[in-house]
Amino acid sequence: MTEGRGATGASSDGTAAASSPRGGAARVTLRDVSRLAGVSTTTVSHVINNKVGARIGDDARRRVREAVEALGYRPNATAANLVKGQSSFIGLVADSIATTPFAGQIIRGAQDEAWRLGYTLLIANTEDNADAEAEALGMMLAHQVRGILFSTWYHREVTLPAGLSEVDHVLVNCYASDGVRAVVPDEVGGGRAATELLLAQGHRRIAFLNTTTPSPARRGRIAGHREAMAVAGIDVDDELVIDTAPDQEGGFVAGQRLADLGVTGVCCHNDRVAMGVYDALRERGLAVPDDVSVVGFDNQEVIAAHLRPPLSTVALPHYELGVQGVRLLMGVEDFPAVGPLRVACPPIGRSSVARPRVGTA
Amino acid sequence: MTEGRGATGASSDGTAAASSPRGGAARVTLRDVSRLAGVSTTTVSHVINNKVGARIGDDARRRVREAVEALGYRPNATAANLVKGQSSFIGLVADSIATTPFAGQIIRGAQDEAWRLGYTLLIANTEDNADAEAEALGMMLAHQVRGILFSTWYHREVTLPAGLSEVDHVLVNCYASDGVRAVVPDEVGGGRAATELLLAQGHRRIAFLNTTTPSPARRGRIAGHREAMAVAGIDVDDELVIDTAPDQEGGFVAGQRLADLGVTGVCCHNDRVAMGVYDALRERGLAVPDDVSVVGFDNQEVIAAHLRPPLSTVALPHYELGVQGVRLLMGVEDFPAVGPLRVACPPIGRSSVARPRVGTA
DNA sequence: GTGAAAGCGCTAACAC
DNA sequence: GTGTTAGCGCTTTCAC
Repeated sequence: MTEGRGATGASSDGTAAASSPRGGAARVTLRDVSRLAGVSTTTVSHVINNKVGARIGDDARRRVREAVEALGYRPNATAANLVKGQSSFIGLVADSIATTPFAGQIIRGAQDEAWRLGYTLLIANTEDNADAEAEALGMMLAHQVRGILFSTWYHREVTLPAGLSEVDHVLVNCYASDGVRAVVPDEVGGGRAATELLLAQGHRRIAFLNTTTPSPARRGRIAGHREAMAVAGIDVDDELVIDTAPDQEGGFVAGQRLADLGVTGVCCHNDRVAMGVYDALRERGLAVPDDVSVVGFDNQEVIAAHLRPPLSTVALPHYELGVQGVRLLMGVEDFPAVGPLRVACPPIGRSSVARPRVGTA
Repeated sequence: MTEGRGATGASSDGTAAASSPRGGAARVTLRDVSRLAGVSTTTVSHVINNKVGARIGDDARRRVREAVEALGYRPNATAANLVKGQSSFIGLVADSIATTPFAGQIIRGAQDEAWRLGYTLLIANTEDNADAEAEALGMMLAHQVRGILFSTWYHREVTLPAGLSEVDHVLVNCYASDGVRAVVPDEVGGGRAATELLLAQGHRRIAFLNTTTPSPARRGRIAGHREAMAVAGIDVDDELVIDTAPDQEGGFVAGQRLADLGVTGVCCHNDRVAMGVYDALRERGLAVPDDVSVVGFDNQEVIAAHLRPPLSTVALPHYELGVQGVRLLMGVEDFPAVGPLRVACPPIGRSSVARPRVGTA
């Protein structure tokens, strides 16, 4: 304890800051500050952390502040976390972060809210690979995260990686069979909203282009559609519920059949499908929205806002999902008694819906 | 040092794991492992970290492994980092993470490479707000990051936040006036590549739709265009270099003028402009690529790959930018003697370029 | 080959 | 109001 301080101890002569051109942060410690300020480390710790209930004299407080300034002191979170046995990290493991803007929005929402609550997000991108998941989890656990958000870029069921159970967690945009806490979009409500966009303008003969992929979206949106139609007192003509691939090509193919079906409006599984429908309709000489009104889903900005005409659609609440995820995790928000927390999918009106040419209302 | 261990020492009776239902990771420490294995903490540390040159007996090694397994021990990175004075974090501060897929790709590239090198990315989203930047920096510095990547979602000049200089850093997709290390896309090369896509098919009368926004992209791409034209022995007709807003609307407006200019091909500032050009051309009864060949820029997947016909374009190397950013930061890669590191923008051939109808070559 | 012991920089009792 | 002190869990000389 008396010798062997050569290595690092030597740095405490007051002006070690910025001396190491590359590598870590400043090497000024809280101890250096306490010395300069002529107070104990406890006092410094208290003023730095704005500890409430710590009675510190105005003078001491000022001297500490000045010393911090003079030395360019930066607290070492590592040391603080070690003592507290807890970090201020929240882990977010995502199956994708750039494939679509969706995952990005979840991350952004989670980040903003975490930040607001004083936490930092530790993000890991697994590309849905189990090894990466395990490694990411290990890393997060090693860093003493407060909890973990497990998210997917599209709404689906997942199997949880082992190890997730070692820590508090909530699923975002996905769910697991058993009672694992989760936040997901309200697909049924979304399907209802999409349909209502058309219903409100007086449409009654409405096609519904569903995806061929089994998923909560496939099941939920059509259910919402049927609900809305029922409320409007319209029988759903099953001929108008068409399964098609959830992309432009699928929309194009299904769109070609629309002209012969005598519909005045169509709900598409997503914006890309709507984009294909636009193309198909145009080829048949039909105008949107004058001949056929079109509603998308997802509110994928780059498509929806810039199609000609701009597409009315229903937004997936990714940002909100991220926000709620951390609120739930941190206990700021409460879970419903049963099932996942469902977040509303708000309708976004643009210009692809008009009153039907031949009034049918 | 002989007493006072009551507080926490009590937890080490062997089976403290998983006792705290929520909150941190397991409370099993390396010390618990050493006791179970009947070795010293030093030995445990060595085998856990696969310390090379540490001579550990096969038997001891095995016993440690078993103890780790039995106890479900997880190393505490916080403690390790404290001792080492360095974390295995690399900070990435981005001005956006979800506005476009661009930022996401940078993050993904950086993440993948960091992971490969044994580091974890600490990501902060500042939305270009100075306060958020300062806070993010402080947080990263507090966590003893090894270095910081400062990135922007579009290529531009930035002013560095104070504090960045306290730590090793490199700019990604942006640059600062002085000699700050940076990685950026090679805009000139990209402009050349876009033009060559057309030149290679025999086009000679080529329009260039430039953005109205001053930027490296605006300056670089046209320069590359001129270079390529010069190499092909073609004088650039300045009437064919048109400034227009860098979005669909801008492309639509400029696209309408194209028909009267007698061009057979057009280079667009980006894919959204190309999208607008498609619309304008179609309105004038012109087909892509039969009447006019179109080349975009950005390779914004959701647009480029799904326009009808799919758009030939030039990709912005965001993923690669992220990768190179961490390689440069970590010294795995060397910087050019002068200026930023420029990463190539590769051409992506799809179906919007064909030989001109009236051969002009 | 293995272990003892000294801290990394900080927080939190607790004493004064 | 302020200071002393005992560690947080780990790595790392250095001794044997």
